[in-house]
Amino acid sequence: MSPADRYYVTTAIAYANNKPGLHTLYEVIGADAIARWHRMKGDETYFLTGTDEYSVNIATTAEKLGKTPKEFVDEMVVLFRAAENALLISPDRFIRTTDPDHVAAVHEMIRRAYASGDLRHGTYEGWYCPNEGFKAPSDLIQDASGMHCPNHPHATLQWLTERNWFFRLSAYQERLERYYAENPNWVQPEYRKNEMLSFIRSGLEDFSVSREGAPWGIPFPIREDGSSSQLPDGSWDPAAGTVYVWFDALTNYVTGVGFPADPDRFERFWPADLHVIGKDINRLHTIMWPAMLMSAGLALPREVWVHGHLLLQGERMSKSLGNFLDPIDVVGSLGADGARYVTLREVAFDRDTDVSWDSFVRRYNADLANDFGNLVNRTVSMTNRYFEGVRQEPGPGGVLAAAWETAAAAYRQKFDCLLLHEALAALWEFVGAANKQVETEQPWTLAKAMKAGDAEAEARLRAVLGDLVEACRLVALAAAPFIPTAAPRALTQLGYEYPYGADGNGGPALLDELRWGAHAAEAGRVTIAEPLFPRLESEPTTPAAG
RNA sequence: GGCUGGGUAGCUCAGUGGCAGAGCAAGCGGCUCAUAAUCGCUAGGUCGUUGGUUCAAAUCCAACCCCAGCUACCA
Repeated sequence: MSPADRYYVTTAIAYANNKPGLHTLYEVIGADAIARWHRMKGDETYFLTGTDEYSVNIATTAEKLGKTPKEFVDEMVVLFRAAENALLISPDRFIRTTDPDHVAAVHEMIRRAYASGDLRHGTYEGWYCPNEGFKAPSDLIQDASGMHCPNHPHATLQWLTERNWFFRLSAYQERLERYYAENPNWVQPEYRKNEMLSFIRSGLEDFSVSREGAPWGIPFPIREDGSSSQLPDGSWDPAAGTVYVWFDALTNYVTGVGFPADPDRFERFWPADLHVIGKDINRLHTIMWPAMLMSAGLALPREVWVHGHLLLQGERMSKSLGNFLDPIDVVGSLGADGARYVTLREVAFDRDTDVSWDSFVRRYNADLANDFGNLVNRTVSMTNRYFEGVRQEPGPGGVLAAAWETAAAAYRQKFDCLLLHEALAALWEFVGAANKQVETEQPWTLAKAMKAGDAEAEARLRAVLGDLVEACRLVALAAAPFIPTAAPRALTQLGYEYPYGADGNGGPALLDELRWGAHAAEAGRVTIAEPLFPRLESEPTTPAAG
């Protein structure tokens, strides 16, 4: 693992058909923590997230509401951005597939695929469910009255035939297998890679990359004879159709870093270091997308991380089922820091996890209010009470200094392999050690002895409180990517400057700051102790499902 | 149906041949710096089922039950 001087991380762009649920923003919160971690470490970091706005369904929904598709998605994007702001998401760009520069990028990708001989014209046909689009026969139910969609049994299925452009995915089977063999860690977790590998080995078919009769999309830039479909007035011939939404959506990752208009920036940031995606779109990202990039002569992303889903009572959270948590409600109850921490601590980043309002509140109270928040509170209070607020110096070689070495190494290791929940667990083990240290040393007993003139007790008390302040400083800084506003508040209470910007940029290299005793020599005063994370008494407002 | 992973304490999970573990939740006790917090102790499990291998099985093997994922064009 070489120390990268730049880091490019993306999330999947969210389908802008409805307001976002916590399950949609889950990966964005995770990617945001990852981006902040890299910014604080000093990497030149670029974090891209955004919305996917073209599709037949969106056009249909907009029409039902009496709006143009663009009016409709503009409204949705306001909701997405509001939710991201509430969660303190810090993208360097919020990309929309309706952004003007994205059209140029998609067109360039199409032209390159064509130039590589990977586009051919053909016919696509199959059963079409008016609610879900084309369905594979294996996903349908056949009975005496014909074929039915299992999710919409009363809808009449149509057998549709379309003239489409096809991408020669079949030509990439060997190249993909080789890439997987030469880059064994490029899809993580491992079992997600294996699923894709077995899919590749089972044989790849070409997929269509254009649509007729779907006007809400990026115009297909070439005609059947290979000539440009641009008309003299600059517009595009509707008869050429539109680009299949997934070809368009995937391309956002290169648009976001300047493809093709800004070659310097693109050169700097491509290939992406990490795509964070959900398991439902794994194949698109680890089979189709790399083939598209190979065809365009572009490098492949270094890693794709496939996270699981949030479940509510065993069922996948989804907007269509109505069983989802509204991120605005969660932030309202737990605060932005609390919502971020609890989501990333409670949900395993590598698999599905059942969550509940109860589990969120329990985690908030246990980890944030009781363990860490209270540790800072008692440390600051004791420093005020026993030393009039004068911050004491941490010593080398103490119990906590040693515990920190172990915890920090485990935290970094888990973070680097993106097991974010385990990284936090490792850090909180150290919080537990610090609380235990308070009981072991009993500062209040030492304080009485100090008052009675016991110089040895005074030295001991100074050392204990110095170590505790240092423990709080280190945890706050290490956890800052997860709790970006609580971290500076904690540092302020401890009497330290917080040297990073609101998005984690600026400031010294984090790993230097995370050395035990990095600021030992600096004099300072703690401030008044104020609870960082007020305890939630009972279940507050249970956000109504739906 | 095929392939893959899983079923361990009330909950979430760790544990790949040697006395069943952690965190949270529960009960009891200690302490008083602190946000009724914290620290200690206790309780709680036929390790999915049945059979097999072995001195010894949560762990290895077989069968079965249950759950999840993958098995190509909604995004």
